[in-house]
Amino acid sequence: MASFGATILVVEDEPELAGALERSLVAHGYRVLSTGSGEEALTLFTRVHPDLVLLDLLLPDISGLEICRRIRAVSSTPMIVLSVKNSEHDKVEALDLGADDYVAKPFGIAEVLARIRVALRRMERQNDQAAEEQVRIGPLVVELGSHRVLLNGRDIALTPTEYELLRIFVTHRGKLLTRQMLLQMLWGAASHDRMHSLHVYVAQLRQKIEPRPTEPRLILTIPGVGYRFSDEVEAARELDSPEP
Amino acid sequence: MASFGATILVVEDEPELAGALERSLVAHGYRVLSTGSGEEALTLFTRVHPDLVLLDLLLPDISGLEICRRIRAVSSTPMIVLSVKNSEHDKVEALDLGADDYVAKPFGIAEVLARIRVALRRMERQNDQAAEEQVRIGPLVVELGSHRVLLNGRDIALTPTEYELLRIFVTHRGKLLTRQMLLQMLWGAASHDRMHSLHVYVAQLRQKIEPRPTEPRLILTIPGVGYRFSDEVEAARELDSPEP
DNA sequence: GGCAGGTCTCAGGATTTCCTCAAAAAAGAA
DNA sequence: TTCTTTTTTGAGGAAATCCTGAGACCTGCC
Repeated sequence: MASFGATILVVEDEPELAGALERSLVAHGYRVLSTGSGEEALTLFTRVHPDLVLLDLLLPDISGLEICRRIRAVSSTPMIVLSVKNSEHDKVEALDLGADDYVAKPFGIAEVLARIRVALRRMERQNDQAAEEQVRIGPLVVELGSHRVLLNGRDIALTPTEYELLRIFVTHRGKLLTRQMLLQMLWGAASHDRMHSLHVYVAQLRQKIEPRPTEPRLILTIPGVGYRFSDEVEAARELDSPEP
Repeated sequence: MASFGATILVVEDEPELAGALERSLVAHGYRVLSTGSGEEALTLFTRVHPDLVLLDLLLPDISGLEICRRIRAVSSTPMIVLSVKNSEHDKVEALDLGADDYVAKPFGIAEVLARIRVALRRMERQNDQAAEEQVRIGPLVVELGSHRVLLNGRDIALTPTEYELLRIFVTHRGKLLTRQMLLQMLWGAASHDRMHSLHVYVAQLRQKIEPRPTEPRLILTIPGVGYRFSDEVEAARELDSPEP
């Protein structure tokens, strides 16, 4: 999360430019993921949660604007658009769709780096308020950085999707998460087909982290709407004594 | 704080440009403070705490960069720099000093407006996180964000329709709601068939949130018309003592 | 009082939603 | 490839919710 060592997703189909960007970014201490495909960009985004996205508007498959919208629908990750489309209309459209910045090609790499610093600096300031590398809910500890989950000090093995679901829950604890939102955050598209999968994952997660899975204290069902992860330690207290 | 009606401080010494900016901003619903002097800009800033600053770098007295630094030292208010100095070095310098954006002159006013929207949108989102939506009527608390309803601190379990009905009531508390309106809001079409259902839901809600359901204090029947949800704390006071 | 219109209570069956268990399909690892 | 892990799908059942009916009640009017 820190500005230094931040992960940046580069979405650029021009190999030469992509390579140049990648080299500069790496040289400045960032970790870089790069792709020229819009579909892959969305997949990568939901998988790795980069700290910032550099986005070309002209891609072979999906429009960059569409990517913009899809990402902004589920996340507030900063996005900087790079484009040869330099009409004012294009800029306004991208910015209104959720882009944080718009840099016209050709650009100087130093300027792009500076704008990246601005975006990350702002993020960092914002995160300082709610910075959490580790979340505790009663005897349950989720270490966001290392992908580890502890229950009563013991490691809990979770599959990638289970972990991702738990991460979403604990980072939004106390708030209502509709099934639609969860589908969107887990798989990008809110396809109704996966609704059942979601139910199964919730059940599996309950099996692993709830003391009495049939009587959930942490992942609460809100009938007809979705789920809410309890944010009250009180509700989790009884986790210590599994069975009366 | 709201995006609409936000206060913007314009620091620009070229009278013609300043005037044009001011007119556009006012036309788009912003409140505008304008000055061509750096010193006055700082004074105005500390006095009125604008929501955003538009800043020219070339001013007669202080350098715009100096203003940037001085403002950033005490505040995280978004700043957008406008400048004819378009070398990459100038941009990087201003951005690293705390500016949120850098627009080269000459610029299109639509682009500047879009970038203002981006900055204000971001601010607003940040503020949203802090402000939890929550309605209190005496001992009854409805947390819109988490879909929770508390009575005297205890959770009340409501079915989806009951909750939706309560939500409608509390967001229109004090106002008369005709049965037609309620039918419309609950089920879209104001079909008369469901009138009885509505009555039943009102009754169920009373059972759950009224201390003496037969003597309603919160959901008041307006005979022949509909219902009104009390907005007087007084009316809800007695909730503390369920039975005399 | 008796009646009419509207409102309220209670309860049960129909329906929808959600959960469980388990197996098939897909994706990764060796 | 083969084996293992993970994901997705399926069927059945449990639970919660929704809706409706029958009648009580209440209020104002004749």
